[in-house]
Amino acid sequence: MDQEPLHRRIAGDIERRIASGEWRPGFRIPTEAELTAEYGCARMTVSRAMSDLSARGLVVRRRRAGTVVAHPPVHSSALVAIPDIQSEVEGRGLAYTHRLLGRIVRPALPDEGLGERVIELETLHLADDLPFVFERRLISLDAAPEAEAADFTAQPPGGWLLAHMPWTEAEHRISAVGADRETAAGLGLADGAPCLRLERRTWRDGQGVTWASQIFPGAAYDLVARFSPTKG
Amino acid sequence: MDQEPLHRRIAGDIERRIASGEWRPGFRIPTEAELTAEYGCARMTVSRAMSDLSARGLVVRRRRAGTVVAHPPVHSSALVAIPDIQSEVEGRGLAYTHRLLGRIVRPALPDEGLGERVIELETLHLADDLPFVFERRLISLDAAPEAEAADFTAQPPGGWLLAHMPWTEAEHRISAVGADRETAAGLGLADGAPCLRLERRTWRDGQGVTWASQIFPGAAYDLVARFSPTKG
DNA sequence: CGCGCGTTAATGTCTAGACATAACACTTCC
DNA sequence: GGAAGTGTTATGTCTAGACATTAACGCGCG
Repeated sequence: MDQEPLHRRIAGDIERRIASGEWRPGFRIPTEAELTAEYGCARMTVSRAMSDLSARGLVVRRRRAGTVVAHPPVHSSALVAIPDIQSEVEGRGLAYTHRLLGRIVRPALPDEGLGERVIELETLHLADDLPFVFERRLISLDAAPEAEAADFTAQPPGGWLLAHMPWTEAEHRISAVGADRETAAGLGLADGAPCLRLERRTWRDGQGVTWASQIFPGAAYDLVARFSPTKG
Repeated sequence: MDQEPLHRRIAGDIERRIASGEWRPGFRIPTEAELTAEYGCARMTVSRAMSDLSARGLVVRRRRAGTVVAHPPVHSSALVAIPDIQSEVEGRGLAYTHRLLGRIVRPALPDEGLGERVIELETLHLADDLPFVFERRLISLDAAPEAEAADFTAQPPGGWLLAHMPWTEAEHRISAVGADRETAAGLGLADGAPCLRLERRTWRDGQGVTWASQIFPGAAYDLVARFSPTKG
């Protein structure tokens, strides 16, 4: 009947009192010594529970001052998750397909930050055979030489990279743009129609791996995220 | 010269080898006994290091089978932080001001999910006196009755709510839209110019608090986020 | 009053053990 | 050959201590 370890139970008890509002931000939590007595266990066990809560940002611990319930971040910001296109489409119960529209290998421009040679790809992603995303992508052949031989008609570049070149850092940029002629044609929109552009740049150990610009028809696509501040 | 605790050093050593690609996903990490010998410390110390890595999702631990480097989530997704407008503007070193363009109190529509009565606000946010965001917002007077008396010319509605009504759940929706006539006028754009729209809906204990639609000129604004998967 | 300064209360780390538990490997018995 | 039991290995939890570190507190002194 043990089920859950004691340190988890202690952390859970405290988390519940924080979440319920019984212990408000700034409230000083009983000391480890008091909790040790209350639960009749060793201090390390209580300490582990508190460390876990601290690591998750629910409490702030300071020597001598004790442990207090954390204040939520001052300028509360929230998060939006950026999904991989294939899983996004399949998550909506649609059939995912893609078409490779263009592929060339060329020298990299200096300001692309992708080494000496790149492969440049244009891909159209479809959901139930309707255009969903128009993607332009550069892959550094210095960072990922195997990309030159990869078959991007079988697997879209994003998926291939995910499997072959795990990244260590990424930058995302979300903006709204009017569709240019080529994009509009690919997505079947009027010139200048509002579109959501997601730019993504990834590095591996400081070396640029890929740059991608993914353009979604504004009318058809939303990035949505539900978020609750207390759950890590 | 101690500086960093031993368990952190151990975890750091292992994290480095994972990040560098030396230990790829699926690689079996030395057992606690081996690491204990290598670092000449107690098993609990190694165990703590491994627990931390496990909690952060870098490794997967299984009894008897040992500890292996985790596979990155099948469909890797990343995160974008959504900042509060005022801190966003000030973070760019610009002067933040705002103008209240409209304020009415009216019965809530049923599908707004904001109770019986709402206050409806239109606010223009400026950065260095240039239009930056056009915001339409509804605040539930059932959830936040004090809002009826608040002075939204002194403090923008977002800031007021942050201070008076902490939320427990939020939903965000990012999309691209063409500016309608009113928005275009407010932001000084041409009709139909591409804009980034951020819709935000928040709840407190299941009760709807506010809904906001913030429209950024597409050309002037990007949501940017840098992200690295290994750092919590 | 306020400025140092020692005291001490709290957390942070670590140890050397102990027993529990899960899962795989192997043997035994039918 | 298969099912059931048995051993082995690695992680999971816990204990009862020890010493380190930090910073709030209070006291005394000028």
